[in-house]
Amino acid sequence: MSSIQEVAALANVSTATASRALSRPDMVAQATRERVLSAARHLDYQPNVLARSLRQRQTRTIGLVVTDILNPFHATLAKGVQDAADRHGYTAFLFNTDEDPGKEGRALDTLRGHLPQGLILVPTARARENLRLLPNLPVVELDRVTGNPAATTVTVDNVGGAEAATAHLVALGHTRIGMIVGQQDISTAVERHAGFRQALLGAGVPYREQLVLPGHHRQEDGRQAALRLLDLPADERPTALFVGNNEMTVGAVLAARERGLNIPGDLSIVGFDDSRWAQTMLPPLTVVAQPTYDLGVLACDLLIAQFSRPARSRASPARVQLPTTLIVRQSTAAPPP
Amino acid sequence: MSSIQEVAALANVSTATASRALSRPDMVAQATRERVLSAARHLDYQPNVLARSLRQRQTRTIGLVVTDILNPFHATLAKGVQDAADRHGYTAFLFNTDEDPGKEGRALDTLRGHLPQGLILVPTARARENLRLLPNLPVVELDRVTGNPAATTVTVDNVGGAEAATAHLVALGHTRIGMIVGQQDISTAVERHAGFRQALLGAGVPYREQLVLPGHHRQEDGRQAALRLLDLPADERPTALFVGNNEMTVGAVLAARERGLNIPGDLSIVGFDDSRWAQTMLPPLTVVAQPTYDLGVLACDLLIAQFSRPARSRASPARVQLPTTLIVRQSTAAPPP
DNA sequence: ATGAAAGCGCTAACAC
DNA sequence: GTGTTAGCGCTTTCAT
Repeated sequence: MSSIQEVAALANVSTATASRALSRPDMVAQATRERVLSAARHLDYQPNVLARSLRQRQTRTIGLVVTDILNPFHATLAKGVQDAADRHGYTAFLFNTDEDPGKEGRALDTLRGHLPQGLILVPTARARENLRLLPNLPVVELDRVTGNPAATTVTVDNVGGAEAATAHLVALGHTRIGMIVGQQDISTAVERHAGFRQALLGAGVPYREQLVLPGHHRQEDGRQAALRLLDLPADERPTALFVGNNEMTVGAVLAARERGLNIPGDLSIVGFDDSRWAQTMLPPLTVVAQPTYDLGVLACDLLIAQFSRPARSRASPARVQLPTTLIVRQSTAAPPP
Repeated sequence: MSSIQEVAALANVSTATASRALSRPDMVAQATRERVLSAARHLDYQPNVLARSLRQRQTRTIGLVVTDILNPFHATLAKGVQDAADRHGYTAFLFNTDEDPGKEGRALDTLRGHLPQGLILVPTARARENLRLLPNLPVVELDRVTGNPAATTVTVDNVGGAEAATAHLVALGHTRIGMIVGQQDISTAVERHAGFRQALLGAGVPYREQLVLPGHHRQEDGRQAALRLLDLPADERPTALFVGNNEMTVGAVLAARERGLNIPGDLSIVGFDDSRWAQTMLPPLTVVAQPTYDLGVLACDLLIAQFSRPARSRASPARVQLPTTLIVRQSTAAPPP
């Protein structure tokens, strides 16, 4: 890799002039500029970003930490962030925590040494402690929220989405509705649960504690929880299920199949988050869809906008909430007679 | 962020000694070492990797370029690579090309400035040109291959996998077997096609050109190609389909549903690459499974091993090929009478 | 065992 | 408009 020194030498100018010709073209005479540019092209020059970042004390780099890159929801978030970062001339470093706070801590520590200018984070339950590793780094919390009042957040309307899903089931005539809900130390799970409960109360349908089962967001958790609900005595068993995330919804469908139940004839199912699975499963699933890619883009745009703003306008961090959409497909119908 | 200068000052030593105490503990007296370590802990010191990399002229960083992070196959490869890199104390920079050679070129160019010590690449059709941007950088080609004789490659036995899938269909009694194949400028597609053809010839089943349709690896391509095959006159229409990748297989299943065909009663389908879709679709799909995560891990291990080897043992680059496994589920059966 | 000093490649004052 | 110089934070000779 040729350095700016070689470019300068070939163009017969000082390194300072070469540098200016490349990054501030208007500070240099046209003839000189052309000589430098041609020399650079000739040598296939590419600036060493390490040296540049070290000198400028800014890396044009951001950190991106998600909890499960194998989940298409997170992969889509990541793509949105990376595409947006790219458009702004930034590079995003992607880390994966597998929902493990320990791994999250280590990821943030590694990241720290790379001097990112900001961080986009889908937080684990202990993110707030972990974030103390990076004081006064601009942070955007994505999808979920830690409760830190200083953080910018980009989320969806989980309460509204859950309400819509529940109201849909109620409108179909269901009165024994179960929910499979994520860990209660994660904000999305709490909010979706709240929306569910609220919608039931609002509609005058009893909220039954024993029909709400927790899971850790994985397909197998969804399956286990659904099996427990489906194995209740016939007069207690829910006729409809609202499931708190995409993977657990797949598990719930598999559970229904295992028990030989027809969807939606014997059991209606609504999932949170649309996915290819939801569209291609049989029957196609009714879901609360999220603008996933846009969430990622927005998080990144907001973060980068924050850099360029006068330092002390941090008074009130942005709190963006995007709407969800109920997509009615074929996994929901009236309860069995 | 505190620098090594502050650590040195606090410990009452020179920066040189502080540096040694942190990275070469045995070069320093025990008492000094302890003072430095305690100072570092106190200040929450984290070395600036930019400065270190600049000085040492090695970044402990590798590039990772995949063609579609939204495809779980690629997400799994990426996770394998990142987990392995992490274990070796390396950081992997992930880029996404969307199967677009132009984007690939730009990704490699950006990467170049970050001085990665090596590169793991799922190449696009024009990768060989693009790679000229990075002369004498150790490269591992993953999943697919450019034909560059100097590159290390990590792939699966595509020919064998395709043969096994085809032989399975033949053994069930199919004689009109169609294939939906990827772009012919991508090595995996060529090899899977070759395996298909070879298996037919070996079994004495005629290979019919008109039953082999190309697609660009996306679900919708698979759907379109399948529709064309399924709309052939009844006596020409294939009774079984072998589909060249995971996404196109989903498309083929949807096409069959659209035409009201029963799988496997009216049409058998085998896909290449297992996936959650394949397992949860109805019926569960018979597939050629690949050791995807291991491919990623292996690529990374091989790349990093390459750094540590004496420079001129590059005589013969490694060529690793992992086996595939035919998983027979319920999308394949005897042809209709 | 430790310190002084040079230098990785780049950009930003500060001259002129 | 261009050159000279200093310095980002770190590691590594080379002395002592």
